[in-house]
Amino acid sequence: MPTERHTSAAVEDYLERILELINTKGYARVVDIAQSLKISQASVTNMIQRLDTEGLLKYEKYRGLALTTAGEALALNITRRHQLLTDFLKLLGLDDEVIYHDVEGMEHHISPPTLRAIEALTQQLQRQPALLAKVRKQTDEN
Amino acid sequence: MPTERHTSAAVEDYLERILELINTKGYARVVDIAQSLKISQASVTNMIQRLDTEGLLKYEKYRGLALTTAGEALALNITRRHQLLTDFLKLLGLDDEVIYHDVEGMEHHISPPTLRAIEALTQQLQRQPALLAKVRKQTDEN
DNA sequence: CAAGAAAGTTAGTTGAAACTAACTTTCTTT
DNA sequence: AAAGAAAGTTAGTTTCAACTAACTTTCTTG
Repeated sequence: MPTERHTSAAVEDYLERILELINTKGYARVVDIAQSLKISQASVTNMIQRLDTEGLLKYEKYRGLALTTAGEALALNITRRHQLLTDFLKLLGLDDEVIYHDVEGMEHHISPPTLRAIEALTQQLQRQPALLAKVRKQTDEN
Repeated sequence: MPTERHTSAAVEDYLERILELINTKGYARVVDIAQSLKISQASVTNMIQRLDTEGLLKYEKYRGLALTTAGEALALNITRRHQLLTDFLKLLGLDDEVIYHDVEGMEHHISPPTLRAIEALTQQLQRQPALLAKVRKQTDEN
């Protein structure tokens, strides 16, 4: 069996951000990750070295990093989950700042079954604009 | 203005469990809280002393504790949020263990606006059994 | 190409919240 | 009421993931 993963919320945040940086800038340097996560460079260096030993990325000191296959697969899952939750909350008419904040916090605690259910729900809701209008109205009233 | 609260996830878990114990057994002793949260008695003693200094409960060494008005208000909010999330996931047809686990993790990260939206959505969904059936079916297929 | 700036690293510290071990207080049972 | 059990407390340790300060490497630019 493949090696057991015990990824913490912090590890997930790093992987998610690294993938995002790679997708947008083509690379992810320590300084970029630090700015993006709003933590110090030293903390990033530490975590990256740990992710390297855990086989989630390959790091060459002072030079750069690349996600391994395992790391990329994990990062893609995390990103997909983040996007799905964002889409769902967006559908409910919430503000972008609220969505960002809440997704950032809760994403690490959503299991695959729950994610599947929210995915299905989101799809169905997209075909029910009248229902969504009611939900949004009722939300704003309180 | 009332004193600012900076309640961590841990604090919220304690308050939630304490209120639950008080509601079910009539009191909450250190040993009960420890068993219920699956942590050591020593950890509970520490946290309770902290919650006392923070004014969320009144503690008499070796004797017992009671929530203050502030503590109870907070605990009630936390409990309500927990219940709402549980109801919502229940509606989607998820298993009780999954629900318990996910709610336990995500409850601390849901802001009031998001909670209101989920509340409204839950209410509307309860009137849409056909839609819910579709969601459940689609969830199980994947 | 040398010097200063930017980026990266190391070492040691901090804070939250758990832990164990040893001790004290309270409760229970005879 | 005394002894043993149960409950509670204290002190000190551990882990995670941040931090700062000091240092090294790499990049940039005059």
